[in-house]
Amino acid sequence: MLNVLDAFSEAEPVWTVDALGESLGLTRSTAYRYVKELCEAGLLAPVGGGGYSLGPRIIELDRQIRHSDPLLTVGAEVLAGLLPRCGEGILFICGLRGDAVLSVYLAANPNSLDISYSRGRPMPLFRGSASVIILAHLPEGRLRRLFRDHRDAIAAAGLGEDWVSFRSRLRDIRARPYLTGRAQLDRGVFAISAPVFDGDGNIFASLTLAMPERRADEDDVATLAALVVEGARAITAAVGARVTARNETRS
Amino acid sequence: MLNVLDAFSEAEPVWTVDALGESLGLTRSTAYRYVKELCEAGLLAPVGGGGYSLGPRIIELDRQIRHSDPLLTVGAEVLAGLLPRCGEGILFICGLRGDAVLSVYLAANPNSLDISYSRGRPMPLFRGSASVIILAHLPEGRLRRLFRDHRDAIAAAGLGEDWVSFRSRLRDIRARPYLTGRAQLDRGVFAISAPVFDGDGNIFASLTLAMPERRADEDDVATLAALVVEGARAITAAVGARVTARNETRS
DNA sequence: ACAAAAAATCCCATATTATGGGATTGAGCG
DNA sequence: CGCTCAATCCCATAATATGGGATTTTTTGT
Repeated sequence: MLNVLDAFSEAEPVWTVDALGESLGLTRSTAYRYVKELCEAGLLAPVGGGGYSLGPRIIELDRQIRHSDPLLTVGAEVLAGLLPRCGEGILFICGLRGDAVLSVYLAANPNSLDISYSRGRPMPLFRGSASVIILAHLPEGRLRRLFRDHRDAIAAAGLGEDWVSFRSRLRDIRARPYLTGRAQLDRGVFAISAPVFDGDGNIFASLTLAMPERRADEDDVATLAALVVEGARAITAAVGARVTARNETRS
Repeated sequence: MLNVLDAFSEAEPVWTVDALGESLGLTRSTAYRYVKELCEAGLLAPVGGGGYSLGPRIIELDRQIRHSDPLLTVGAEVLAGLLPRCGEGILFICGLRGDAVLSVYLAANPNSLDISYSRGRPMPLFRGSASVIILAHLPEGRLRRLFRDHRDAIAAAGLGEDWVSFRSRLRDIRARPYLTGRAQLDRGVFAISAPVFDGDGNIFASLTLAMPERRADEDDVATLAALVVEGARAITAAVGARVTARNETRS
């Protein structure tokens, strides 16, 4: 039933019940029943003329996530302070949520690049510095599972053909304080990413500076990278402090 | 199964499966199954230590809504132009989604009020000028249903004890270009709302200026209201133009 | 205000599938 | 390496989702 939600894309944000049923191979009755249930949960909503679109509950739930996500509160402050020192480009934080990486907050200088980086953009797990820097810091057990389930995607991304080379590749990345990527996700874009950890030292996000490719040649990458690393450390520290404070309040 | 999502609140954003099962009266097996399914859909995600929170799919879906919602693209421009002329306070757009009204976009002067108005805040349908101005412009059939299903809430909000008085109350509101409300949702807040229509002349949103209550006495409300009405009309016009353009492209 | 079209709900016998209690496997931690 | 907590597996039974079509409600056009 939940895969009904998959039908709603940016290209096709509105569906009629009949079209949905046809597209998903459901009978009329079932399609109506699913849509009704999803509407009752607020995940879908009628928009007039028999059309349905994604519903208000999603917006509300996202708000809840935003309000209880330490990455946002902390990240907004850090990024605001960092952005002016970074020059042209955008700063964004990607979070690890389950086995998905997506951007959760960004700060942009006006006219920078395009809007595709906005909150909620899903990142492929194995491509782009923002994801890979997170990958490199995951615990071994988790990496094993990921390699087993996604070996094709990993090979295609050039991260290794077998478990041993995959692991050593990631170890090399982990040894460095930041990772760069050139046009891995968007052409013409150069990116620098650094890892963000939670209070227990587990990886759970990354901070990335994305900028026009030419800046990689014109400016000093090491200097910019130092800013990104500094920002990531600031977020790590602030999140750690926040979680510690909360735990102490509870006990 | 979907009511599992209801358990996740700002106060309790992380649950263990066992706690969820207990809270919702599910057996161990069922709780684990539900959580697993919701995780597969991305609506929940594990956060370590047996905890689960709302998942990445919600963030992604909200992005999809934002990117395909004409209210946002158009509203952002209009509000940016309007805000400087409004003085202290915040401007926000509330959308009608199914039978729910919630804020979908806002623009705030720094230090204004609090953050509770941010995107996704649900508004009670029968209280607050932002909701009521929408209510007043709904077609009669829809109002009938609402009155039947929510007569208590309507009476409690002072909108009428019976169908006739409810209808005439709304007709009076509809006859005016804007509606004001004092401390209806938040104490100390005075609000001015105007209706926003889609290309076919149906109500589907409202524009509201919320400000400290004292401004209602110190400043000229009519002047401020004119600004809000002007903004709402601008959004209506821009949305209409946009939808028209899309339809012509299709045909 | 009325008729025609579209949208959504209702109905119910049948088969599919969810349920739950407990045992088992698998991770993470010291 | 052993311990604890988390999560999956298993399967007989009961519960409930399914689908095809008629019916009702709502919307649209005149």
